[in-house]
Amino acid sequence: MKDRTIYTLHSNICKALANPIRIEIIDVLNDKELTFGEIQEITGVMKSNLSQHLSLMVSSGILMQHKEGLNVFFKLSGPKIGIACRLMREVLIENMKRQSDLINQFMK
Amino acid sequence: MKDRTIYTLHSNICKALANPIRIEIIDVLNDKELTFGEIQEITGVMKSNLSQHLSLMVSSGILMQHKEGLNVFFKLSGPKIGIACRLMREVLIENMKRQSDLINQFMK
DNA sequence: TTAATAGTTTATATTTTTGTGAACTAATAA
DNA sequence: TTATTAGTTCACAAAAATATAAACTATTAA
Repeated sequence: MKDRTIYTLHSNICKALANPIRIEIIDVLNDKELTFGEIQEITGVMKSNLSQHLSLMVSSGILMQHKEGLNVFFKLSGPKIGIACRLMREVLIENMKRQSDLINQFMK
Repeated sequence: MKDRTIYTLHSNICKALANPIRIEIIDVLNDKELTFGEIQEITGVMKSNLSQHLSLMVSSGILMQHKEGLNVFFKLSGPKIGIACRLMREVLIENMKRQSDLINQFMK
């Protein structure tokens, strides 16, 4: 029987991106490290909820965190996440373009 | 107020990858077009369930489909999905490596 | 026209994800 | 030592995702 463990592990990485708040977090952490409080201010998400999202992202390995005094800093664990994320955004843009082309066909 | 529509749309693309069966589908469609029946045989997923997964992937724009006689063919709607997907896999491998390095530290 | 094949749709049950508020913990400051 | 700040954890409700089975549709073949 075929082992599909890799697909589950792989999909767990994808799940870590599969939420609007988490996409925004990836976006804002793209080029810089930010504290919990800064991320909260930018996203406007309630702290308990934000903490859950961040902890999911850390445990799935796409973010790293470290504490300095009272502040917890978060950053992307590597550059590939940002790149993959930007590719997905391009896929989205391509899809929207296809859609609009299709609509224009009908309107013509 | 900030418009976060793009994050929702972007996360919808990511959601289309956020499932082990769908990752396997992306994987097998990487370099070729396949019929529903072929995908079913490879994945071993029940037809009604497979149809739901494929239809989600088509409506999110990551797959395209066309019918020929009794068969429905599926393919990736572009190369970027495959590339993004491979990047995610690399992220996974990096994460696993980090984990194992950490464990080795403790064992030493 | 009837049957067979290939796939879709629908209803439903189960599981997973998400958001909220309250209680909690850790580090610093008074 | 007590209060404050910064964040986490927990319990729970609501929403979304998933799997299954049965009924359905479309195309081709007999």
